[in-house]
Amino acid sequence: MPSSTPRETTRDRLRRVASDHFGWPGLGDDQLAAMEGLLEGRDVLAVMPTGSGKSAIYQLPAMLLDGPAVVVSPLIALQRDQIGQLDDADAPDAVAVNSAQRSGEQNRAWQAARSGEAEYLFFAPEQLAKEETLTELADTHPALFVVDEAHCVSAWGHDFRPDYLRLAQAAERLGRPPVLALTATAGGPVREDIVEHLGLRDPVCIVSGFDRPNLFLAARRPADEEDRRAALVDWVASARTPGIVYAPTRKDTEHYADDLRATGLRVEAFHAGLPARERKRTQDAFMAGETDVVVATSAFGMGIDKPDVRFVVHAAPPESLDSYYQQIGRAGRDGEPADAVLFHRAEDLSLQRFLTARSLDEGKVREVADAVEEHKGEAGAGAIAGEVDQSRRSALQHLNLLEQADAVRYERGGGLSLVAGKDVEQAAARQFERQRELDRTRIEVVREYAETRSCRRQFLLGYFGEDLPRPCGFCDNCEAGTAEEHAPDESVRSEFGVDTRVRHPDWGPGVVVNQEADRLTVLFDDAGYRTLSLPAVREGELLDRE
DNA sequence: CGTGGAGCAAATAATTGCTCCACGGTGCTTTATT
Repeated sequence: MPSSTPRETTRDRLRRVASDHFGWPGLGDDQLAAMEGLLEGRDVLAVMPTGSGKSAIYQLPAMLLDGPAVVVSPLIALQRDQIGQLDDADAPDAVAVNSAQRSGEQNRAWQAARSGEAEYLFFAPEQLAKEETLTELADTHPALFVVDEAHCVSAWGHDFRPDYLRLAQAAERLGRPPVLALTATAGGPVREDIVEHLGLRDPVCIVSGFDRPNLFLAARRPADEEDRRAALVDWVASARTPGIVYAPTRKDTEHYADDLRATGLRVEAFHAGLPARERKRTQDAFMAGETDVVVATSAFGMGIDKPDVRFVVHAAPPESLDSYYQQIGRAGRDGEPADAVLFHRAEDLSLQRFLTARSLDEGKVREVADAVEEHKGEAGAGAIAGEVDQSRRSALQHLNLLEQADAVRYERGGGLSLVAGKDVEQAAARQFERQRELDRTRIEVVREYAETRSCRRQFLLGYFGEDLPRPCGFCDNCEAGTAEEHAPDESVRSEFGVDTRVRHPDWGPGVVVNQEADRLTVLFDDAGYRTLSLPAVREGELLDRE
């Protein structure tokens, strides 16, 4: 070893800062690789499990670089948590700017940002849609642009929180520092969404393994609603706690909470319709071990990093395996065995179909396109949204759609303009249809997972592009012996293994995400997820390997 | 698309059964009133 090297290497320096300022004994290779990428000015996409030190990836480089890190975080509560952690360390100051603050507090935050005293600046994406915020922020010359929980770009950007699709433009306005995207869960299309919509340029991609071998995966199919209620309550009543039950609707959370309370457990319901104070109390009590079971809608979970959660039970499936994996990932973080049980009935999927079935109003698309045209590259998204006779959300959705369809372009100067010679309604409709197809087929994959008789872990990991060569031995199907029976034989594995690129005559190019003895599931670039019968594929020579 | 809760009728006092229809998830921000 050249111990006489006069200069400290980048890795040494990062390790020293980690230990001196944060008290971390060491850094993992994934963390170091990501940090080095940023320090070299590269964009980075890091998909790593919660608890593996994702935040460190920006916290350390921000100290070494000249200028603050702008951190985009989806929830104000999450921003508070992060700032609290930084306050506890011997790290530079962290501040947030959001609507929950009094004006005095907000002024102080800006003051700290301007003076360079604060090194970490937290914002929700909606804040970064405001012209004043961007102008002010640009003056601080940010050294990093960080998007935490970056799967939100894909999960929420297309409809619920359209500002998530406009972050690339915000980064441009801030001088386009290196962009870091962080998430624990991102399958193929989610990763593509992140790269595309954050405008990542040839990013360093760090994807650590998805497998959580201590989670026992299982599914149950009750005969009817009554049976479901009884079976779920029985299951939870005899399980080790603490645990989380996910229910599809707010009302369901209250019902299950009542039923479970009757068994003597300490149970709370949680959903977005409850007063903020009550939600906070429920969450704090769960974290403190004073509550055995939280019955919640999908509102519960982000920022819940409790090591000893012993089960996550779904009363009904969510809309995608992405969400499912995200939610069950909250169990067993201490590495001890934990259960992930999915109760499902065929009827459940209609609710998810309803919730994802949006329709496109071409008149509104036209209106947004006209507004863009009228300003000839002078107006930004905010101005356009303020001008049309639509809600802000609706206007941004249509604008995003037009941009994705290459019918509207963002100019360097900050304005939007129409691309000549495009049929805007048609372009938007095509883009919209493609997204809806993906949503629809995603739901079908949830059904496949629920109903599969092969190894659930192979199914789940394949969905995220990871090949598990053998049945896992730690799911209900492996225990029942059906996984072995349904496992694909060696010839299928070698011909159409997980992650193999293929082409279908109707659906075009795609990639294999699951294989069983008699069927394949393929994610097609344009047609979403499709399951094909293997004999049919063989007979009709339907798939060509690419 | 499916479910559950409301509303009502029938049967007869406190329930049961039927039809109908509303409802169904996720958060930020901003602004006008208490």
